[in-house]
Amino acid sequence: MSISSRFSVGIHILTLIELNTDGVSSSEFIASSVNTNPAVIRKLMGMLKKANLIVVQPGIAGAKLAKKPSEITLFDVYKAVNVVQEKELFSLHEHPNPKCTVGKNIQNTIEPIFLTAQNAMEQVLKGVTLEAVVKDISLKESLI
Amino acid sequence: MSISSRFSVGIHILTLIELNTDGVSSSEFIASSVNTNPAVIRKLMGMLKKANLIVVQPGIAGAKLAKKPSEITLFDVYKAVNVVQEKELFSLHEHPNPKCTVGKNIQNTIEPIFLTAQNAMEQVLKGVTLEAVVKDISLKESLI
DNA sequence: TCATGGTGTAATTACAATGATTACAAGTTT
DNA sequence: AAACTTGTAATCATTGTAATTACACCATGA
Repeated sequence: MSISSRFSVGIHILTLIELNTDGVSSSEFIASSVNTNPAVIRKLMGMLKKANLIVVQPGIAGAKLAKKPSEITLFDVYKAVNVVQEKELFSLHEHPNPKCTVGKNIQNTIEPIFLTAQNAMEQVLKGVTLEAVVKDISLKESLI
Repeated sequence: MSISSRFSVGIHILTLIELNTDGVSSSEFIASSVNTNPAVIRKLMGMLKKANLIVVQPGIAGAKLAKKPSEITLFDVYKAVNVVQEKELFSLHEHPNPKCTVGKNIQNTIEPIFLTAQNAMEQVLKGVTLEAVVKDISLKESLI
């Protein structure tokens, strides 16, 4: 299993919109950078729009960021593209036997541990802004 | 997406083996507690055995822990049942356009962030031992 | 020794999620 | 009106999961 690449593509889209200052960031343009189908990008743009991360209008080419890059964290993107359901990074097996001591209690014991682990991962994402990503890419490019 | 329930079932199996002191922990017995098919349990037991967490022998009913519960962490189980490939909790989209500044650099920029996030989650799992799980379940049971 | 019951493992099935693709309605611009 | 864009639904191939069946192989006890 792996967290869907929608997440990394979402980050890619936002980064590209921010750095593409002199062109128009249409779904086709973005798709050519991501190397996928424009419809895939439009679907993701719809999610990013719904999460109020970008502004897009039907018929009008190009998307813009809805906030400053310093105000968008990777956690926002992660939530926007819906790669992990709330509280469900880890699955619990269903219907363990309630007649058994372990079966009856295992879920209540494990769940808080799983939530703590998921939260630790998400905290890291909250600590990284789109601005940091954009700066890192600009830095890498300037060194070439 | 969600991390396979193999993980929670793996924890269930080990906990049950530890707490089932007066019976034999056969795959059928464990399956009835987990509420699944014995073959599913045997497959997981094979993984736990390979990771040196339990001792099972062909033809001989019952599994035993290969280590003390205090020496087994949830991270060991997580690795044993192979729910997440090394360094691959998050997928990177493949083949972004190398002719584009963003496409060329996005993977190198994002990867260390993803690894940091994955590591934070795994550190939590390393901090929880099977002993802690067993004790918590015993405590819950004693309160009833 | 042989019947019984266990583990180990492969094959099959059903199901869900993903990502690519096509198609088209609806909006905008010139 | 023509050309281009977004929004969205439908379809398809692929993949991973979990359940199930089947059977080879091993150990034990009558």
